[in-house]
Amino acid sequence: MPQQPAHHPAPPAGEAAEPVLPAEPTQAKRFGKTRTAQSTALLEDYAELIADLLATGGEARPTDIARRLGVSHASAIKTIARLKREGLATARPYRGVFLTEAGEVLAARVKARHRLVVDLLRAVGVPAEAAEQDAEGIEHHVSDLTLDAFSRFLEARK
Amino acid sequence: MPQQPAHHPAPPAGEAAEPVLPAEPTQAKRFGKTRTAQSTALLEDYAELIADLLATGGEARPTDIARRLGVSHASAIKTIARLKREGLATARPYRGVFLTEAGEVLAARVKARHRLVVDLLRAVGVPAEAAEQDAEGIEHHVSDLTLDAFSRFLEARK
DNA sequence: GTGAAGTTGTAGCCATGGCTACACTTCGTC
DNA sequence: GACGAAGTGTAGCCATGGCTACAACTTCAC
Repeated sequence: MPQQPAHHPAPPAGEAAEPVLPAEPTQAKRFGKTRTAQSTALLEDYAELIADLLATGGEARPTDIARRLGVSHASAIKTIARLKREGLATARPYRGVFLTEAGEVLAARVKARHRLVVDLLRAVGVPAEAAEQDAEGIEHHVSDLTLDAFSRFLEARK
Repeated sequence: MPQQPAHHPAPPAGEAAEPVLPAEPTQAKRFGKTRTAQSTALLEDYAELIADLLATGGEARPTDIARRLGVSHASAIKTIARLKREGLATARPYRGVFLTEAGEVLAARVKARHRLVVDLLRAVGVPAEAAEQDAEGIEHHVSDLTLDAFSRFLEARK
C-alpha cells in the first residue's frame, strides 16, 4: 500500500533543490514503519504457510492456500504472483507453488519469530488461544531488538 | 481494505442455498481478524493523535496531523473524512478537527492500551526506544484478554 | 477417449491509503 | 483594504488486497 518510492518526481532538479531535512518528527518515522510493515506481513504469512504445506502435505496448491487463509482462490493467486515478483516463490501454471532460497529463509525466520512471540505471551500469562491469535498480528511488528529481549527473558526464567 | 461486507450477492437465493458452514479452518479466522485489524488501526492512531493535539496545543489542524504522521496533508484530510463518516470526529471546513464522544472514548482506550504495551515490553527487557517503536505496530493487535494478562503481569512484579 | 468435477487463471470491480497538482480560503502584515 | 503566505480542500493517479464471474486447463472415472 505504501508507494512512497518511485514517486517524488525529483524536485525541479535545476536549482540545487534545497537539501532541507524536513525535521522529520520522530513520530512520523514510527508511523511510516508501521504502515509499511503491513505490506510485508501478507507475504510473510504466505511464505510461512507454503513452507508448512510443503513440509507436511508435500504440495502447496493455490486452492489449499486460499482455503487455509479463508480467502478466495483468486486473491491467493494474486498474492502468489506478488511472491513471484519479489523472488520469494516460483510457480508454473497448474503446477503448485514452491519457495525459492530467499522464500525458505523468510519462512524459517517468520516461523521462529512466531514461536517466540507466542512463547513470550504465554510466559506473561496470556491464555493459549489468545496468544496464538494475537501473535498472528503482533509478530509482524516485532523488531529484532525486541525479539532478542524476548529471547533473553524466556531464557532467564527457564 | 477488507470489504467482505456488502458483497456476497446472496447465493442464488431461490434454492435453500445450502447452509453449509464451510468448515472454516481455524487459521482462517485468525487471518481474517489480523487483516481487518489493519483497517481500524489507522483510525485509532488518528483519534489518539487528535486527542493529544487538542489536549496540549488546543488545536488539531489537518496540516499538524499530517506533519506529525509524516504524510501529505491530502492523505490526512482523506482519513479525517473517514473519521467523520465513522462518527468519530467532527470538522467544519477551515475550522480544525474535533472528536465526538465516541472518538474521545476510542482515543482514551487507545492511549491506555499503548502505555500498557510499552510498559510490558519494557518489563521484559526491551530497550525504551524499540519498545516505543514496536508498540506502535503491536498495539493494534492486542486483544482484551491479552491486555488483561499484561496488566496482571505488571501488577504482580511491581 | 470422453465428460464431469475440480483446479487454475484472468478480468474487472471496490475500498483503503498513499501521492501530486491545482484551486480556493483565511489570516497576518503592511 | 490588499497582498502574499500558509493552510485547506478536491481531483485524479497508483498499488494492495479483497471479491465475483467466467474461461481454460487437468484429472479421474468410466
